[in-house]
Amino acid sequence: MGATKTEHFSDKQNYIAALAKALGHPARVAIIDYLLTVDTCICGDIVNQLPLAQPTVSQHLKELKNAGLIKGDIEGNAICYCIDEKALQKLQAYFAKIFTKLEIKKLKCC
Amino acid sequence: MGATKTEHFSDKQNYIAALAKALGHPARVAIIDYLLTVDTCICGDIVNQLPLAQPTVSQHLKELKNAGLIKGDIEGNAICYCIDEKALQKLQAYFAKIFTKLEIKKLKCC
DNA sequence: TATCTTTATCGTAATATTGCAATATTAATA
DNA sequence: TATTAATATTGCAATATTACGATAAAGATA
Repeated sequence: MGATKTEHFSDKQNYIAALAKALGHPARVAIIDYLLTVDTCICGDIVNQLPLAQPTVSQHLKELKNAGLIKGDIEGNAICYCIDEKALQKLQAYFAKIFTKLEIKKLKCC
Repeated sequence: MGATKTEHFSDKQNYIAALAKALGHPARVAIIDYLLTVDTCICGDIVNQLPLAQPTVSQHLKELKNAGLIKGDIEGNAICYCIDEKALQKLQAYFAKIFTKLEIKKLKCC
């Protein structure tokens, strides 16, 4: 016990859950927010933008990267982190679809 | 250490993270999916729809409710669970906004 | 080459999550 | 009122997450 029973759910459900989980921490939301405010991807000062120690930030970046929400390329001695649109597109599509379903449902109940 | 440092992040960042976290488990995504497929809110067979024991499902429902993603009203001897549109609306708005920003950004870099 | 800067990894403590058996609660029904 | 049915709560074990100090790695620069 203790471990999530991923094998009992659909790939889509596991995928959406993995993306949502990656965003399920304020530091990681803050990182995404920050990446959206900087104009280019050549950044390298993410650590200074967050109220957390450098190893902790590095770990959060790793999780966002594993989930596919950001991309990171080595750029000399800094790292260029970028938002990966594809994953965010999937999330947006998921919520948009939910919304369409809710609109239809609204006519029937509640 | 160990506990999330919520106090260092903005209310909005904490709110989005809390919603995302609630969706960060395949069982909870499955519950939302199921609530969208049934026509009315008078359900009461959520447990049978999931490959998990009843107490576990009850716990997942509680988390979705705490996050504000679903509503639950006592309906005789069953419970009527419903999607709470407001929270999902916030999530959709969040991702839509991100997408707008990404479109603007695309013109500048990467 | 020595040093600085930046990011990653390791190790570990504190805390949170997941899952379920056992049990409690609550309302419908016989 | 006893029984049944549905959901919640408790308690606990297994696992995961969060955070950070110490340290490593790797390129830039003096």
